[in-house]
Amino acid sequence: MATSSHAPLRTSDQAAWNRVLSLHSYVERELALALQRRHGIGLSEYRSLEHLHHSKTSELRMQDLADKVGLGQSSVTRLVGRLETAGFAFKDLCPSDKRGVYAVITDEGRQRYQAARATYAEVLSSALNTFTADPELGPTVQALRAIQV
Amino acid sequence: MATSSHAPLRTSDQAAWNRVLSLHSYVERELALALQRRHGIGLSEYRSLEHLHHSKTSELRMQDLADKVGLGQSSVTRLVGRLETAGFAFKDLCPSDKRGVYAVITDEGRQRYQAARATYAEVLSSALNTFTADPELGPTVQALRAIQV
DNA sequence: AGAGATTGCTTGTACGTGCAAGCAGAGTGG
DNA sequence: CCACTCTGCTTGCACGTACAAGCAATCTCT
Repeated sequence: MATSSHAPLRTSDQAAWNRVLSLHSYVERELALALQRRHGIGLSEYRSLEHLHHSKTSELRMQDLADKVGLGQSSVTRLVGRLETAGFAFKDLCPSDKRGVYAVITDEGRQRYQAARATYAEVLSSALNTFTADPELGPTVQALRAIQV
Repeated sequence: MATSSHAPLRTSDQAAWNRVLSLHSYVERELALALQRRHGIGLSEYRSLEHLHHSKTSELRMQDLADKVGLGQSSVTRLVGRLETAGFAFKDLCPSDKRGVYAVITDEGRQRYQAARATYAEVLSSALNTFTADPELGPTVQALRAIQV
């Protein structure tokens, strides 16, 4: 619950965003905890592996990966470094542009991703279901789920 | 954009959550940047001041504040510490339970909050409007805004 | 062909956060 | 009334991230 007494005078955008924040902090924490405890990887690691796994060529340029996981360049440098020491990915130089670096997923990385995948889906759904009884967040989750693109 | 080629086989919950993640990372970054550059405060500081300002008694227990801003206890200890050195709040012992600590907003804290308030609302709305043309995120923003509680 | 600007990534550094341990005050049962 | 447990907050420590500077490769323009 974010609103207090004293008439906060929020625009509807602020009310909407507060709902997003409440959902986000809870769900992300649940996902991170479950992934770490059941598979030994962090949320960013999981999402990187996901994108790499689904990439046609099993590889992604560092900046592309950064965009996909929503991090900055330097964070991804270190993230892929962690994946590398864990054996889940390695770096490969781009032959046509020697500045460019590809992050490439390994078989071990795929295996770990596939092992974690069910956990992610399951924890996500159950975390979202947590709010179904909430008068404010329940309808929000419902609305998010209903969107078809 | 989170989906790649290769048929990721996502549940609708995952698709919904990916939309939330995209929105969240962009909007929060915009808010944090604007608040820091135009008012010299971080997002957590702003939200703390918001809750303290709207509290009837101008004060909040540490744990209550933690719940409201979505942080852990220790983070709030340090957050209020920062507010204290900035002159925006101070700590006060609870007379009835000497373990308890209140964070109390100062006049200077109120002023800074009120100065930042317009920025927050404005940047939030414009950040959300950024997505109106997006085929996936546009409808999501619309849905979030439409919820009435 | 060469100077200057630009791109793609990495490194130095600082900061905010979480977890777990620590600690004082408050509550509880014999 | 004294141990025991519990509660509320703080401290020690480690980690992930961001920003800015650095650096090498590429591109551009004359």
